[in-house]
Amino acid sequence: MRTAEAEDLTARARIREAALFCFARDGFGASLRTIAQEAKVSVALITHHYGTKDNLRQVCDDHVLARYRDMKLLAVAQPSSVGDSLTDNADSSILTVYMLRSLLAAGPTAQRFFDHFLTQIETVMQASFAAGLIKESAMAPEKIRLMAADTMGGLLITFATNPPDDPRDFVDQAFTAERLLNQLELYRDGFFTDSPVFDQYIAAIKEWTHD
Amino acid sequence: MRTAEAEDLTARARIREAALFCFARDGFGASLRTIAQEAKVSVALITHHYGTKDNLRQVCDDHVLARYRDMKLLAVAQPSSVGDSLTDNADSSILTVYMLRSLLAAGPTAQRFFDHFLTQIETVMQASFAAGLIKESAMAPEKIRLMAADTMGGLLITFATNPPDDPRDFVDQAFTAERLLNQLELYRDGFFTDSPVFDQYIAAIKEWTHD
DNA sequence: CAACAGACTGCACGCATGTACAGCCCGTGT
DNA sequence: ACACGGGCTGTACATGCGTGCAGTCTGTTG
Repeated sequence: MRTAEAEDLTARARIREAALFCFARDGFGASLRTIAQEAKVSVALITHHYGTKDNLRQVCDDHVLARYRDMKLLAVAQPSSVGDSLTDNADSSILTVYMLRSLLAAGPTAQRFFDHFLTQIETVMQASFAAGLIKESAMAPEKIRLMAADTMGGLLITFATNPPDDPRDFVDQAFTAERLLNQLELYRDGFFTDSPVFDQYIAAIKEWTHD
Repeated sequence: MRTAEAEDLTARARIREAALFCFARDGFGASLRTIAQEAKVSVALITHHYGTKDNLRQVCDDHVLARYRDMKLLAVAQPSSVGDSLTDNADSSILTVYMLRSLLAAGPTAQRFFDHFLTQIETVMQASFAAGLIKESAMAPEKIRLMAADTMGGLLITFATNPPDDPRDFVDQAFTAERLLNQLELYRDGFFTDSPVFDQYIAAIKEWTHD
């Protein structure tokens, strides 16, 4: 077993890695034949190891989720390491793109990935709130959920609008300093004034509720 | 020609409407056979009228974009009509879901739809800024783009995370008053404080740029 | 009345896909 | 020495897809 692959990974892991890559690059419509070619194995070996394609995808899902647990997305607690955690290697880019692909697939799996991201965000925000970074008014559960959806969704739009040819390039292209700064400023300052027109607007919505 | 369909639309329009519905419900993987069944015509008639499936989709794209031009998404100028413009009929729900599906498809078409949405948002924000609703610091082009991506993306996440069985139900389920209020409050107040830790965070990002 | 145009259909072809199956190769244990 | 089990492959099959084609029906035109 260990003599066969002098170079790198076992074929089983190589298939998983190839599937991860192809799913991230082409979406989950990627064919088993494409994956097999990427992993340099036959199609039959994939089914031999993983049975069905759905099962292979689920294995990839679990693998990505497990890797995500170790990777810290936002290093709010240690500001100086923010750059490292985002662009350290191409692997994290594939993980991110795979997650975005899962959201684009739009189903129960999308919900699963978003819930995972949400709980991750929640703990980060708890820590940030304790550090005095977050306003108390923003800590309501619905607000946190909304803000997480907006942030993740903004990233999703960025991806869907301009998907990279190679999923390993995405984070370098998406997480520019300019983008981060604008995002932070926007979320610190807000963009609505508290003019009477705004209050009128809110009143109209509340009135609309009572119909 | 006009005697044949006593009931409703011409078959050509019925096909387009069925395609719109099926694409919105099932995504663009929806088969011509499904669309044909929905329109109560044969598959061959679809190709007879529209040639290829890609062409049918492009016709649907153009149709949706044209209808969007007439529909006002956000009635900031007239606060009292906000409820009407969002939930008036099931048609607008299909249009919205179709647009979200186009974004989920992740390609040039996604870019096209988002650009359309962006220009629409821009004019609304110009008007809102003139009315004193928007802070000047938020009117920078990159900020507007970012805010549009976040808002649209939040909606996209809401859809992808919990897609409705019938696309006509989406706006009723997604645009609740509670959600709108939270969104507005979040965008008015922001959620980051301006503590020194925050400034330190921003400084770290700027430093990261100069590597 | 005849001819024509166009809406409309049934059928079949080629293609790509996921999956099942029979069998090969080879390191390992008895 | 020999059987065995698992990694690994080639082939074949059923299915669903988009598309092309021959042909029918019907209202309109000369």
